Amino acid sequence: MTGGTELPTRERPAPAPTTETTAPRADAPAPTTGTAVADGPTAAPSPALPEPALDEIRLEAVLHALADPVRLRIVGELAAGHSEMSCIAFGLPVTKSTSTHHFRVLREAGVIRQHRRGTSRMSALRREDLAALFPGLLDSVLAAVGRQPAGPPPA
Amino acid sequence: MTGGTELPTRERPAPAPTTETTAPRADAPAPTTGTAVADGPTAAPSPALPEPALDEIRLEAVLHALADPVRLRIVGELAAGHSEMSCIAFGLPVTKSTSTHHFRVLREAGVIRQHRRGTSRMSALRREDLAALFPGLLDSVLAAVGRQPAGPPPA
DNA sequence: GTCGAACTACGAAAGTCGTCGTACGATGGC
DNA sequence: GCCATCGTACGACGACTTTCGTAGTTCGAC
Repeated sequence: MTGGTELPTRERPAPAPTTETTAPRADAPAPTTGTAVADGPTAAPSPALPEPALDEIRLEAVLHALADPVRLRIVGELAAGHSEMSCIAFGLPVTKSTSTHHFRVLREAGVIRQHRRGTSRMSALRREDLAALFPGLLDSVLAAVGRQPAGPPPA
Repeated sequence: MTGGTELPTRERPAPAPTTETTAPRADAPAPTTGTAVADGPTAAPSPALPEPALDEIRLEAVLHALADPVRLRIVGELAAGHSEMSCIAFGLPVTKSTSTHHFRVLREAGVIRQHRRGTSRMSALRREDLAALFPGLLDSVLAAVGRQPAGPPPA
């Protein structure tokens, strides 16, 4: 079963590279240009957190980001009429550390954008961007989330 | 950041339980009823491989199954006008062992169905089932696969 | 009967992922 | 200035995923 064109091997949906305003994690992708960070002439960190540009968003990374119940919940609530929400507003059943991890996965995949507001981090869906890149994908996922029962299938 | 309703924890998109006709893998989910296995009165294994029933297919498992470049390639080729294909026909750039692993992930998530034909394993998309469960999802993914460049984003 | 081919179970190795606790920084209120 | 709150970096842990090689099963051709 060998031959054919090479596929990307093993680099399981690498999150899109983002532009960093702080020291990146060791495993964070290298920063790139074209980020949507809005900066003044000051050197102070921007309130917007680094996010991938439109052409850096990959289907595998988006699907991987959505293939988790916690992240599906976050995306569902962001879609339910809220233009933006702070992390604490979600009432997630995991610790703050884990929540921060999930928000970062969503942001680095290009599913959400975040900016600071005081001590809070406001998150919003990149609805138009995802609709432009993968028409109908987010709507299908949100429709499915709205009616799928929570939790694993019955024993 | 605690509170709110419990989400399924950690059970990372558990593949839907399937009905087995052979000894399951140690980590395979327990067999369930309602499988689409077509059997005669004989005890011989059925040519159809076990697959989850419609109500056992979970969004997270489907998204997880699709969040991999090898499996996206398989699904893309199955969608490209082929009603069914044998495993060897895909020319995947991984070994037979790994290919078998990927086909099993797709089948257990409910994305494809498989049956034996001689020494071959014929695979087909569960197009109507997925359209019924998650309208527009598969079409969006296939449309995106058709135009997304292969491989990781440029350095 | 043997043989070749397709396919898989099993186990191992390496890497990834989700979880958490701890310690810290940034912000706003006082 | 201190304090409370929000959020995060870091590291650790356990489980999961992807990869492959090996040995085996099943099927069809001869």
